[in-house]
Amino acid sequence: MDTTQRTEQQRSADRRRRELLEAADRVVLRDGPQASMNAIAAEAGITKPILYRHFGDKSGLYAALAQRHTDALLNSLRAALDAPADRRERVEATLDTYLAAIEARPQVYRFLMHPAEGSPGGEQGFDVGKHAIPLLRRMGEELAQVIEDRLDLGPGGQQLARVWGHGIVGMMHAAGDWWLGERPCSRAELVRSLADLLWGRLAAAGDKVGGPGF
Amino acid sequence: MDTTQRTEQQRSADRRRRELLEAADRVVLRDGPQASMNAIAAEAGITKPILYRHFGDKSGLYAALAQRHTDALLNSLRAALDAPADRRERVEATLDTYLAAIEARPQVYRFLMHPAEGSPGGEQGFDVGKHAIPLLRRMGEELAQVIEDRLDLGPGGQQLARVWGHGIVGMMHAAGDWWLGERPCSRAELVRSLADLLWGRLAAAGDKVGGPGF
DNA sequence: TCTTGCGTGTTACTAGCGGTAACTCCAGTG
DNA sequence: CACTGGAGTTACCGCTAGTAACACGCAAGA
Repeated sequence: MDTTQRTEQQRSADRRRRELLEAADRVVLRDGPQASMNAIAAEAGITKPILYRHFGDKSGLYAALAQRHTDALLNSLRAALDAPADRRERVEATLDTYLAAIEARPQVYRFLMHPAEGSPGGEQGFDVGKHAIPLLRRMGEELAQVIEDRLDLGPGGQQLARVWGHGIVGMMHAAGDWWLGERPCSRAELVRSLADLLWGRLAAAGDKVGGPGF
Repeated sequence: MDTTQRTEQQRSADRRRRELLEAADRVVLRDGPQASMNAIAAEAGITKPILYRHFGDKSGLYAALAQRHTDALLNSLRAALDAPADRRERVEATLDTYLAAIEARPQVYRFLMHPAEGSPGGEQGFDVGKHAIPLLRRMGEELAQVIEDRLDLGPGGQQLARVWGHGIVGMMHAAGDWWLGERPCSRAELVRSLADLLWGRLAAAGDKVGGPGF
C-alpha cells in the first residue's frame, strides 16, 4: 500500500496503455475502420483479454483512441481559430487545418467518424445521437463556443451559435469526405469555396439568365 | 421460355421482393441500424437463404432499401427546390423538408447514414469514400446540379456548385443529427438559423465588444 | 402416367466477430 | 517456505454474415 509503489504500478500500467494505443493506431491505419480486437491484440504482441482489461470493451478502446486524435486535432483547430488575423482568414485557416488533417491520415479519421458502433447487447430505440460520433459533436460544440464568445449575435445568440457550430462542422466534414474521395480540386480551392459559401455568396449570386422557367 | 410465362414469374419475384423490402423496413424501424438478417427474414416469415438469393448480401439489401427512401426523399426535396418562390423561401422549404423527414423516421435515416458497412472479405486501404454513404452523396450531387443550373456563378461555377452542394448537405445533415438528439429548439427555428448561416450572417455579424484581447 | 427439370424453401453448417470464465505464471512479502 | 495479486494465457459462449446441400411443389415432355 506504499504510495511510491502504487505510483510505480500505475506508471507501468499507463505505459502499457500507451503502447496498446499505439499498436491500435498502427492497425487502424493499416486495416481501416474494421480493425478487429484480435488484430490489435496481435499487433501489440498480446491477446484479447488484457486488451479488454485495459479498455473495458471495444467502444472503450475506440473512445481512448478517439480522444488522442480528437484532442490533437482540436488543439490545431483552436490555434487556427485564435490566430491574430481577420475573421475570413481565421475561418480559412481553420478549414485548411481540418482538411490537411484528414488528408494526412484518411483511415484514422474514417475510423473516428464511422466507429461501426456495434453494441449488440445494449439499448435500442429512439436514442438517436446518444452514442453518436463524438469527434463531430465536440468540434461542433467547441466551434459554437468560439462563435458565441467572439460574435455579437443579439438575443438568442447562444442557440444560434450552437446551430452554426454543428452546421459548419458538418459542412466541413461532408465536403472534406467527398473531396477526399474524388479530389476534384486543390485543398486551397476547396477552402476558398467553402469560405465563400459561409460568406453568403450563395445568397448573393445572380439568377442564371435563360434559366428553366423563371 | 414463353415471354408471358417469364413475365409472370418476374412479376411474382418482384412482388416477393417488395414484400421482403417492406418487412426489412419494419424491422429497421423497430430495431434500428443493427437489424440482423435473421430478424428481417423472420419478420418476412421466411429464412435467411432466400433473402440472400434476392439481394446477394447485406449491402445489397441495404442498397435496395436505401434506394426506396432515397428516391422518396429526393423527390420531396426536388419539389421544395422547384417551388415557385424566391431563393430564401426555397432554401428554407428544402431544409424543412429534410428535417421533417428525419424527424418522422429517425431510425430509418440513421440506418441510411450509418450502414455499418461491414464488408470483411473485400478491399481495404485508401478507398475512402468509395463505399461511402450514398444518400448524402446523391443529395449533394443533386443539390449541386440545381445550384449550377439556376445560379450564375461565373467561371469555375460547376466546381463551386459541387462543393457547395456537398457542403450544404453536410451542414443540413450534421445540424439535423445534433438537433434530433438534443431538441434544443423548434424545427422552424433551426431552419431559420441555418438559412441565416447560408445568407452570410456569420460574416456580417459584429465582433463582441469587450472580447478576449482584440 | 411417369419423369425431368426448375424455382422455392428449409436445415445445418462454416468462419469470424466481441466478449468472458477459468486457469497459469511469476514477482514481491510475511 | 507459503501466499497473495496482477499479468497473461487457452478455451470457450453467443452472436453475426454468408453458404452448401437437401426437400417440396408444379409445370412441360415422352
